[in-house]
Amino acid sequence: MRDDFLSGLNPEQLAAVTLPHESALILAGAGSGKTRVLTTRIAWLVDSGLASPFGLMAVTFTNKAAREMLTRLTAMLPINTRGMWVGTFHGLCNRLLRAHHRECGLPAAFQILDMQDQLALIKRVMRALNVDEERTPPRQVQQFINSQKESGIRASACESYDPQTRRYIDVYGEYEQQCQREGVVDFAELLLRAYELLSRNAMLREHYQQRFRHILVDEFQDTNRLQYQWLKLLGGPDTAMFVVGDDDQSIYAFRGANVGNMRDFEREFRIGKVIRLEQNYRSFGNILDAANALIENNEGRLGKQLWTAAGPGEPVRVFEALTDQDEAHFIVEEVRQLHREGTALADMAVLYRSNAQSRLLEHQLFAAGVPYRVYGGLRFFERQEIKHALAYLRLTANRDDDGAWLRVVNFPARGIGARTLEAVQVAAREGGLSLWASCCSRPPGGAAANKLAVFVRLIDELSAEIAELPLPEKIDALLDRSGLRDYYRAEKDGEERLENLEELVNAAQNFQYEVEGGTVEDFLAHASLESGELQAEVAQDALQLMTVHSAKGLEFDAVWVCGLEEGLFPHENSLSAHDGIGEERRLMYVAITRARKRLYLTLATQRQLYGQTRYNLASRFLREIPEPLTQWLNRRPPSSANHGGYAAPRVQTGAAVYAGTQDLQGFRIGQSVKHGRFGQGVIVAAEGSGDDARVQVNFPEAGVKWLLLSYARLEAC
DNA sequence: GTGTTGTACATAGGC
DNA sequence: TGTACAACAC
Repeated sequence: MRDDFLSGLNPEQLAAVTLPHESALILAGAGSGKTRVLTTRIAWLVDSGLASPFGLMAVTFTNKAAREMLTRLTAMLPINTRGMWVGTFHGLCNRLLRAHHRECGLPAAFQILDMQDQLALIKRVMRALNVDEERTPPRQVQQFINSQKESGIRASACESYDPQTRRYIDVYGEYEQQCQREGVVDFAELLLRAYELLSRNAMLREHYQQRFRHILVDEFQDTNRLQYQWLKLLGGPDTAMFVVGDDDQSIYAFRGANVGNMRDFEREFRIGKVIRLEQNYRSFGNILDAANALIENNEGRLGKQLWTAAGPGEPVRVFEALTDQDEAHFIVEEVRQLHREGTALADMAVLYRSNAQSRLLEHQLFAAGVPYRVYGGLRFFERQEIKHALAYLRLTANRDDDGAWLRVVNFPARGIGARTLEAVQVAAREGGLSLWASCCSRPPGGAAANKLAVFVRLIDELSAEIAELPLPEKIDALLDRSGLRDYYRAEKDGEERLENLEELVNAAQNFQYEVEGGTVEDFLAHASLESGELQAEVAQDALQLMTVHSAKGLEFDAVWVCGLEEGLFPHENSLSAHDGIGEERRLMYVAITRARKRLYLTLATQRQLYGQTRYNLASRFLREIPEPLTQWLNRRPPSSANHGGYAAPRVQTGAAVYAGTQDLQGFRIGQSVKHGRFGQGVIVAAEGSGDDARVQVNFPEAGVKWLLLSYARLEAC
């Protein structure tokens, strides 16, 4: 039995899986069988009686990873994995808070705000405080609040040395109180509350410390400070921490991830020997060598070198296109060719740094009739119709949820306008009440009072009617009673939304199958935490389009990494960030290591971005890949004139310069020129053609000037 | 209350 | 260039 799942492991994997009861750090490279090691470790612990299924906890970052772990465990062990503490940080904290809601001062039916909900609440608070949204953008306040919480700092403990920070803190404080009044928590709050609960309650802490003799953590490089502190609280003197991560794949510093946690862990848990999983089972040698060479350029790595028993395979193909159009065209043609040769579309992926790049690709794929699927974008539970339906459900569970109240009080329209809402909000603020409580105890006068009363009655009756129904029927009834179904039925483009609402009933049905005794609160928490792709995988074979970020953890036979230009990848915004280039390089490392057999790197020297043409230099990352590993498909950009009637490019001042090939009477962008009066300068932009051709020149002494080529006598120099 | 126009904005995105 | 959201008129 045991040999079953231990066979086939390499020596390092085997050593990791069968480690004795002690804390360990596993440095697991891309494609090194990390998930397998993690799940096999759990199976081995349980199978050999070293741990009970309920005496261990496993933490992942995504629900998908948690699900996969549970699925594999179910296949390996003859046990019911239900009830095991396997999940995401947020999911497990939610579980902890539900179980001890009284100890941490939350109502039993507390609701979870997603990012949208949180932003909406922040805006409401800011309006109540009369904070100017121009000078203090709500998004920045949101970031401020979340990063404070991730550092474990409450509003009362914040320090400010300037008026702007003072304003942030004021909003933070009021926001905290408002959340408390409404009985809602945001994502960061789930973690912070769980942390505070354990740090303040010694009995509870010791209970869990004794219970979890093994804690296993996946993707440790992505943990933030608070998550690491929380793990340390849960781990008692007898807990073995089994931590798996890859510092080279840390790509979420921008949202608080702290790679430093790996080094801290190594030190604080006195890890004697780090186990390195360096054998790669995914890619051919050239691809791995390219990745290794690239990442060598980063500083402060823990150090690791991927290798494979497979041969070198094909060279890394590099294609330099003239324009982004040509780049997309090239990719589409190569995809079709590979497809003809027998590679399934689903085994190919085009990766890009930013979402804006997908549009052009989609356009050309559509024109060529190649099926494709774009990842990212609106998730199921983030759709407005779903949010509306869930808001009704939230109100039946918790009347004080102002966000839900505001969302549906006048949707579908009930003649309750902005004036009335303003009055209710003012009254609620004065009385320190929720909107619901306020309009029940001190309703505004006038005709609106009636309409509000109708809404109150609707929610009360709805709650009573569905109280005894099973969850899916609750939602089904609510869709009718609220008028949502009728509304979208009448709407001319409402069909898809109507289908989504039916899908919500299905989702509730499935939820009931999966979670025995799942309550409305459980389902709502599930909806907040699992905003993900709920729709069944589309059966059609389709090319995969996604950002490099969302490709993490995936693999494909053939991968195109496109837009390899300075400013785009590495992204210009990363230049100013601390270790920004380092993180971009890790991102590139992740991109490269997605490919099994064939890797393409493409770039365009001229690209439309936000309606303007930009001229970019080739990405530095291309230079960091050794020549012998690559094959340049077109060393020189094609000088062909097959762009008949092209629009003359317009360039923004300050855009990266590139020697374009367009006819400017012998001049080109980026060229140094001399002018009779203005002296020496550099051409930074061009416009028009023929006699109307103008160039923009940056003269260090005279500034930036537009000059008509036919008049200004420019000299090349 | 709904449809229309106008303006600001545009890295990455898990829970 | 395209979208999202707010302010505006009907």
